[in-house]
Amino acid sequence: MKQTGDLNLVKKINKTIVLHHIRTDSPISRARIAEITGLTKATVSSLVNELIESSLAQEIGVGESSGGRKPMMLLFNGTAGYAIGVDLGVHDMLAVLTDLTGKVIREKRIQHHNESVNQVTQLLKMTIRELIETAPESVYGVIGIGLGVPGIVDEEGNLLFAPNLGWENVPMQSQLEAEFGLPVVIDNEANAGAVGEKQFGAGKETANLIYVSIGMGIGAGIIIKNELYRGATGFSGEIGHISIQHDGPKCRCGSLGCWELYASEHALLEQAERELGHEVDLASLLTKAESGDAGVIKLFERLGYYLGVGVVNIINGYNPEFIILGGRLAGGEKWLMRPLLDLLEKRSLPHPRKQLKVEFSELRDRSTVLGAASFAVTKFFASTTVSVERS
Amino acid sequence: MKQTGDLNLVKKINKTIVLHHIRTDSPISRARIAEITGLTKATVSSLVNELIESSLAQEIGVGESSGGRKPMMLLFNGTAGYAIGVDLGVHDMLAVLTDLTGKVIREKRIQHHNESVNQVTQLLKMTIRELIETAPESVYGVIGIGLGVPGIVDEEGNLLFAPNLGWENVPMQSQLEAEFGLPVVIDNEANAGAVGEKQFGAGKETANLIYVSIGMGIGAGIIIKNELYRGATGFSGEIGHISIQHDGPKCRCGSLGCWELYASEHALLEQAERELGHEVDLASLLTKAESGDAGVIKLFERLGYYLGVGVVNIINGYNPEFIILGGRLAGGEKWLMRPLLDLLEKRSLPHPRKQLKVEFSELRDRSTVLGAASFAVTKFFASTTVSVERS
DNA sequence: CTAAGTTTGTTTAATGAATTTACAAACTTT
DNA sequence: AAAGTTTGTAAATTCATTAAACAAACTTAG
Repeated sequence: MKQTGDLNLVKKINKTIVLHHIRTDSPISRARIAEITGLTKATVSSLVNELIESSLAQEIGVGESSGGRKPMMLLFNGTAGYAIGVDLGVHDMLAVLTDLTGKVIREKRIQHHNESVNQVTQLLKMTIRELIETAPESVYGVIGIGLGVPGIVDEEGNLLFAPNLGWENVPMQSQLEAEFGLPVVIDNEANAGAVGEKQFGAGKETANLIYVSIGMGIGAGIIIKNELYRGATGFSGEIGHISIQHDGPKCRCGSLGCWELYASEHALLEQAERELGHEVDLASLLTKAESGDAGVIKLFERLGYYLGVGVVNIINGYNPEFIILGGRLAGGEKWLMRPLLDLLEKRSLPHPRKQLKVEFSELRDRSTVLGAASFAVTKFFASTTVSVERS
Repeated sequence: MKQTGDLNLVKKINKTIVLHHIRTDSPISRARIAEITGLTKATVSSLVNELIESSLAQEIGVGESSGGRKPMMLLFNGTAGYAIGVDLGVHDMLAVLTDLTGKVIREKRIQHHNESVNQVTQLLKMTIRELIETAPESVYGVIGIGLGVPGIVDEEGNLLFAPNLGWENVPMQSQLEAEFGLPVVIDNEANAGAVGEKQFGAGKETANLIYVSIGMGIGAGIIIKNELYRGATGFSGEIGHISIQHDGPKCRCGSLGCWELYASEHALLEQAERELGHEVDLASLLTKAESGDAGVIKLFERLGYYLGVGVVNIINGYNPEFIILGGRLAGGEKWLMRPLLDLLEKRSLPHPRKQLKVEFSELRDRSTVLGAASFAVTKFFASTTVSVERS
């Protein structure tokens, strides 16, 4: 059912717009908001005063005048509440407490051995509880929890399938909501990463971007017109399983020649082990490359080539303005970048490529956790802007 | 800038909703609309009366009662205006005059030899003018022109690049608007086809679908949540240039092993010519296959396999509910379908595949032209719903 | 055939958010 | 000090929706 229009809706729309400007363009005056938005000064004044009353905005003092009464500058009150973000990894979890602007107040990183769903969930709950307890006093308190997971999540926040964790059908959202009595948002780690980069990282200025998370597998979060794009059923971007060789080796997904068989951390390690004859991990490979080991550098360069092959497919399939490469493999940027760019130069269509940027993540391993916290904040505003207006 | 809210907006929203129900659920009474939408009877009554006044709705007579006053049934007035749709092909164009419901009133199919942009454009204008002149008398007359083209179009309706026509940078929209003084919408033929299938074809009941147009090249139109998805810069879905073999043969786009090198009409003909030793066209191949020519049937089956490879990529990358295969090659459905479905069964991820349908187009070569006409109608409603409400 | 109940659609008054207009306060510039 | 600018608030007006009441038109039970 489509949402019908009424006065409530109008107020909600305008209040959201005013709050948006206070959040992003602050410090800003009432008059300036009226000018930018096209709303009258009276309307802006009234909405701003309600926002101040609900502690989301505050007056910070007078600003500079350009030949008239000095404006009263407004600031978003980032400490009216706090959010929890968690990046649940295969062998570790990173959790943060942020304020409403996304500023990290506290951070906890914990290893786990993924013995069972239950054990990891217990650890997760403990970690979240600890962060909640250390949150500073504030008007709204902790307003919600966001969680990025390495797997497929449905619209009800059930973790349907997480191959690298070996989990299936875990009702994460309802479990956590029951435990803490707070709103919980769960999404794929690549989606969270995309939002993290969009809000706080390299993608701040870009409306359309794709965040490619290169870890054990490859995932992607797609942002179109400033919004996360989800496929039909809420999960999209199983981009690691786009085949780059139709008669290639068999993938556990059933298909042949999937991109992540060639360009993931797992692919790199496997290749390295075959060539070196013993088990290795990513950290040691990075060290070796750093010290000039030609064989290992070659491995990275080859990975760069394969990354490029998939990136060209992304460009042709989605036509983004900006591709951000993240995940743990981003540490190999130094050796991956050149072969990747060479390949793009050669192979991508001229029209889509015109204004394309490709970069490695700025936030490194924090994209996902910050995006997760941002989910919680977004959900909070989506709900309060309605309820506040009812008062 | 975000759109602010005011009473105008509210009315526009509600009027659009009411009109939507009259268009899709008719015959329907005012009371029933109020019930479905949640608007009050008074509001619905007022909006319906305005729609009647502007000739977009009409009262058709009383309906059946269930124990009270009989309802006055409402109908959408499809003949309040007419739209032109054109599917501009590489060697022909198909043009239709439809009413506002999309019903075809008149159809013209014309061959052309694509001698020059100018000549084809002249032919296009002649064809459109003829259809306009034969349009029945109506309140709004011909309300706009929609055009599907085999190439990349920007937001201003410039045809940037149409490789199979050999055209570049043609300001189609402004040319046609200047010529006819009517609103013109231009889009890629695959996008138009997707909208056509969504409105009038196999996709009527589906909110998320991908229409794959298999012609000389391969294109795709993507509909997510009932809306056409466009990439960052307005054109997306150059899906034919997703590589299915990273070290495959060189494509004119610069990349290697593009899908359309394996699964397009062009690929089929090339293959056939190599095996048969002389030039052939699609029609003759279809005839041969129909008469049981094992060699030709084998060619189609192989094409089916390659179609499947790309379709699996689409599934993993976009996660649609429904894939509709259209374009001229759809005529080979009989031999393409089985190998394609076999491959899907084997290779696609279990989760996305769960509720997936794959079908060949119902509308055959009319998907694009109907979608194009529908663009014009949609644009008309988007504009009138505003202007009508100002009166 | 009548009375009671139901359903439809209109009328009237109330609500409330934005706009328009006016204005006071607080500045800068000449 | 006077004139002009800019900011923010106040009062009156506008207008689409809602709520409540109601008239008209119909079905059904007895």
